[in-house]
Amino acid sequence: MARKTGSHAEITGPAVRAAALRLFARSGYAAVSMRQIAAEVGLRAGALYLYTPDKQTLLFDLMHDHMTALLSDWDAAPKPATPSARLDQFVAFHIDFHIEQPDAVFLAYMELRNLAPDNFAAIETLRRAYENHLEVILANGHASGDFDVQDTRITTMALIAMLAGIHVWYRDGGRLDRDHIHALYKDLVRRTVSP
Amino acid sequence: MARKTGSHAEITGPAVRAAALRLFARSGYAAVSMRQIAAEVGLRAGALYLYTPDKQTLLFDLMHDHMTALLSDWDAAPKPATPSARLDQFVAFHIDFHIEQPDAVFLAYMELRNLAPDNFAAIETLRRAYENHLEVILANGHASGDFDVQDTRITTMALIAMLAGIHVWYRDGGRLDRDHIHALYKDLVRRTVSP
DNA sequence: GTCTATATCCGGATAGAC
DNA sequence: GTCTATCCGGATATAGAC
Repeated sequence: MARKTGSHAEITGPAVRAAALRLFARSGYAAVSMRQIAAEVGLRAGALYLYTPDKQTLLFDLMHDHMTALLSDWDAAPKPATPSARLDQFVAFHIDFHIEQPDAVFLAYMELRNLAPDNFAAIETLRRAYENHLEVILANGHASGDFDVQDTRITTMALIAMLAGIHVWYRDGGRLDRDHIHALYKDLVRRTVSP
Repeated sequence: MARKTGSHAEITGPAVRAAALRLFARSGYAAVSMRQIAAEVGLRAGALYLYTPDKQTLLFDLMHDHMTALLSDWDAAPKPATPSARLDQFVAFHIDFHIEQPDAVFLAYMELRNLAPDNFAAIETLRRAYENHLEVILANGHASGDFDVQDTRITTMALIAMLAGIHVWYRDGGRLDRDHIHALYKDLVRRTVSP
């Protein structure tokens, strides 16, 4: 694997993406300029175009990589046998992702409308696949009698929204530690589907 | 009350605000230009400044009017005696506002970060007052033994987020009518606090 | 790989004619 | 009350020097 002497691409590329992620999450895609991103990394705007063809692609790549990481991490997770254990696991998994990657999670909610149509469709497909994992858990649990779910789709959307809302109040080093948050939300979620 | 002959201010002013609301909700404040808003109303950009001192104030006024309407409508609502009836009422009230004013509700979630600091503080105060109405219902219900709430603040945020999530999937003329949506969400909410 | 410089365009907001 | 014209700054993206 040849590497050019003096090249910083392997450092600068990720730094550009990290800066863009942080700034997009903080201020919104449309409100952030390429100049701001460059300044955050210690570059001039023009240099960014070595690492992304344009601003839109930068946004798309950030969202796409987040969603594929989310899905592949979920796929790689162990699969508990019972619906209740699966549901608990989903809650913990989702919360952990929020806590560990708050900016990426936030982008995935907030910046869908700033994606070009094709990019939007691609991200929507991934988002829908993620929601579907929860929907399957609920449907299976309902079928087995472990859960009581009136409307699987609505309950899925309601629970996803409830969990996503963590980003509104969560702060590192806040009142509740991670285990406490897990426990509270597992309880809330279990109650909404308990028979 | 003198009125200038030929004046259209009483029509144009609200039309400007309605157009801004729709466009801000659809594309985001930062992505919408004053020229777009003007075009939507059939004006040139300069004419907008007869109706707002600047773009930021236009956003703030839309959000402020929404929040004060939300709070005063809630204050004007009847006050059922039991905690359970109060909670049901809150759910129905919140859902109805989402269904009737989806754009304003959406702005209130999405555009907080595009408010200037002073404007942000003002809207946050109103938003917090609204959340507090739910928190009081939960706390009272818990104290009376009608509800079982582990963490009042977290449950408040979780339920607000769950209800707010309706905007993600709700479409006029969709699969579920309003009464059905009320019933499903009342059920989900009641379960999360049932003793 | 990054910079300077620049092309090109679009943004918010104002001035003054009608 | 609205338009035309414009100021001025800042946006994305590219070209070519180093």
